[in-house]
Amino acid sequence: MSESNQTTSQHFIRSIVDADQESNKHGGRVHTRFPPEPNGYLHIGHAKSICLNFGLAQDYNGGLCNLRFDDTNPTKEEIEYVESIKEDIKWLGFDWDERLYFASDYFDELYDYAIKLIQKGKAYVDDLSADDIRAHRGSLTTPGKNSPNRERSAEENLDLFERMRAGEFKEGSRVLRAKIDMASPNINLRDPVLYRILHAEHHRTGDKWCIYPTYDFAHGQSDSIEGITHSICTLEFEAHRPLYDWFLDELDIHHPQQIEFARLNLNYTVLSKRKLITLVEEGHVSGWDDPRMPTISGIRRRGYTPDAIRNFCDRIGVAKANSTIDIALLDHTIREDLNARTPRVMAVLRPLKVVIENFPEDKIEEFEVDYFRHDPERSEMRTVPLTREVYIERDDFMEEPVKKFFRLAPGREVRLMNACLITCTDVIKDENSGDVLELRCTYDPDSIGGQAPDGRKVKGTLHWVSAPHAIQAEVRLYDHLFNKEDPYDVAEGQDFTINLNPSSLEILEDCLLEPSLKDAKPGERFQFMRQGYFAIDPVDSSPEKLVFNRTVTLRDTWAKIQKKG
RNA sequence: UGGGGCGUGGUGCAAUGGUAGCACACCGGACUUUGAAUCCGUUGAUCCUGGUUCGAGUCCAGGCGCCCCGGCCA
Repeated sequence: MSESNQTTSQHFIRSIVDADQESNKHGGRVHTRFPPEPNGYLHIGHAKSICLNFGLAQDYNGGLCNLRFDDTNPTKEEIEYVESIKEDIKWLGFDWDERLYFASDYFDELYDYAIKLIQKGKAYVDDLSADDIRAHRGSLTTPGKNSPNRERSAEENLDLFERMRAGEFKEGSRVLRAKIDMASPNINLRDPVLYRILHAEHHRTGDKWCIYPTYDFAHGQSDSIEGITHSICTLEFEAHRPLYDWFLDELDIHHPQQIEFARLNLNYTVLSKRKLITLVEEGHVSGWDDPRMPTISGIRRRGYTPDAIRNFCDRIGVAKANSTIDIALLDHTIREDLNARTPRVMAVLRPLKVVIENFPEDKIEEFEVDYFRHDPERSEMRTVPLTREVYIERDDFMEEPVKKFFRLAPGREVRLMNACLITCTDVIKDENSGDVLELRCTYDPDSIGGQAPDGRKVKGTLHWVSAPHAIQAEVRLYDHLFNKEDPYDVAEGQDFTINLNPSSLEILEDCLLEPSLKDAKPGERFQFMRQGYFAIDPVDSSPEKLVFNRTVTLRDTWAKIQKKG
C-alpha cells in the first residue's frame, strides 16, 4: 500500500477504538468492514467510508477489514456493480485479502435466526398488506396498533414461515415481523419487517430463495457472523441501533459495537446514488465514469490519483456533525499531488498564430528542456523545437491591454518560455469581422535561451508550440457539474437537474501540443504549463487522435484579477 | 405535541475544566523563465440566557436552530 507521510488525524472513532484497546474490549482485536450495496457505482462519499474502515484496520496492529456486499434486495442489485466496486476499492489502494463476503452467504444462518426468534415468541408472520402495516404503525407522535396476527402461536408461525419460503404465497401477501413494541417512541422498534416475499432471481443465490431478509435484519447479524468489532456506519442508522442491539441480544450472538459518523457532502455536486443514477439514465452525463461525475470511476478517468483521494479523506476529518466540504479542498488536494509528480509540457489550447519575421525561414532551433525543472530531485530532458511560425494562446494577447495585463500586446516584448524574447510588431486582422488572425513579431537573436544579455526584464512568459511540429489533439475542459453550491436548492416543483451547469464540459478539438507528447499513453498525466493538469482519456484517446481530460486547473491569480475588474 | 443526534472563524476539523489551534478559502507582501509552485504575513469563531468554578468551548439548567426516523429501500 502506498504510504503518505501525512499523520493521520485523530477523531472520535479513533478515540473509541483506543479506549477499547486499552480496556481489551474485543480481546484487542480491531475488525471492520466496508459494506456496500451493489446497486450503483461508488462515489467519493464512499471513499471516505473506505478510507475510514480500511484505514482503521491498518492503523491497529493486526487489524482487518472485510469487504461485504449487502445484497439483500435482488430486485435492485447487479453483478456489474459488484465488479466495479471491487475495482474501485483496489484502485484506492485497499485490500480485503481473502475476506470477500456477501450478505447472501448468510441467508441460511439468517433464516435460522428467524426461526429462533419465532420459537422464542419474538417474531410472527403477518398477513396484513403493506398499506395496513403502515396504517397500524401509528405516527411520529402517536403509538401504533398491534396487528391482529400478532398473537399467533409459534407452531402456526413456523408453518406459515416455512410455506413462505416454499413459495406458496404471492409477493407482498405476508411478511415476517419482529414482535417488539408497537407503542415504542422509536418507530424502528414497532414490529419491523424481517423477511419479505420476493419472487426474484438473486445474482448469487439464483432461485434458491423467494423470501429475503430486510437490511435491518441482515446487517447487524452479518457483522456478528464475521466477528466485526466496530461496525461503522452513517448517522441515519443511529435510530436503528436499538433494533440491532435487540436482535443480537435475543439471538445471543457476538455483539459488534456500532459507531455512526456523518457522511460526506460536497458543494457543487450531488453524492447520492439515487441522484447519480438519474444523471446517468437521463443522459445528463455520458455514464457512471463521466469525468464530471463524483464517482470513483469518474474522477479516476478525469486523472485524479488514489493518493490525492486518500489525502482528501484524511483532511476532511470524521465527526458526527452534518457538514459540507468546499470542493476547493478537493481541488487543492489533487493539485498538491499532481504538482509534485507531473512532468511539465507546453500545449496551446486556443491557438493564435505568430510569425517571427526575422527568424530564418528554414531554421530549427532546438532546446533541451527539463520536464521536471520544478523538482530539484528529478531531471529528465526532451527536445523542444522553435521555428519561424509558432502558436501561442489567444488569451495571451490583447490588442488593447487592460491594466495589470502583462502578456503580449502590440509593441510589447515577452518571453517564449525556454526559448527567446519576442516583440509584437503587427496585428493581422480579418477585414470583415475584425478578428485577430495572426501576429507578426520579431525576436532578439541574443535572447536564445530566454534571457536578454543586457539584463532587461520582461513581465510575461508564454507557452507556445512550433507550428510545423505541433501535434493536434482534443482537450476536454471540465467545470463543476452544478452551478449552485447546493444543487438541491430549487424552486417549488423543480428538479435538481435544473441546477446542472451547462458549461460543465467544453471540448476543444484543435489544440496544439509540443511534439514530445506524441507517444503519450492512457494513464499518463502532465502539467500543461500555465494551464492545469491533464490526463490522457483512457476511453477515447488513441495514438491517431490524442484526447486529454483536464483534471484540475492551476490556481489562476490572473483570472481573479479579471473577475474583480 | 414522539424519539434519536448535532451546534467552534466563510468552510471543515481540533482543543486532560487552564493562552481557542490546524487545513482550505480570502486578503496583502516576497520571489519567479508557469500570473504556478514556494516563502512570509493580515483579517476572522465557541448558537442564546442563566448557573457551578479562581477559571467554562468543555460541567449543569432552560431556551433557540439544524439533521435523521412513520419502505415489504439500504
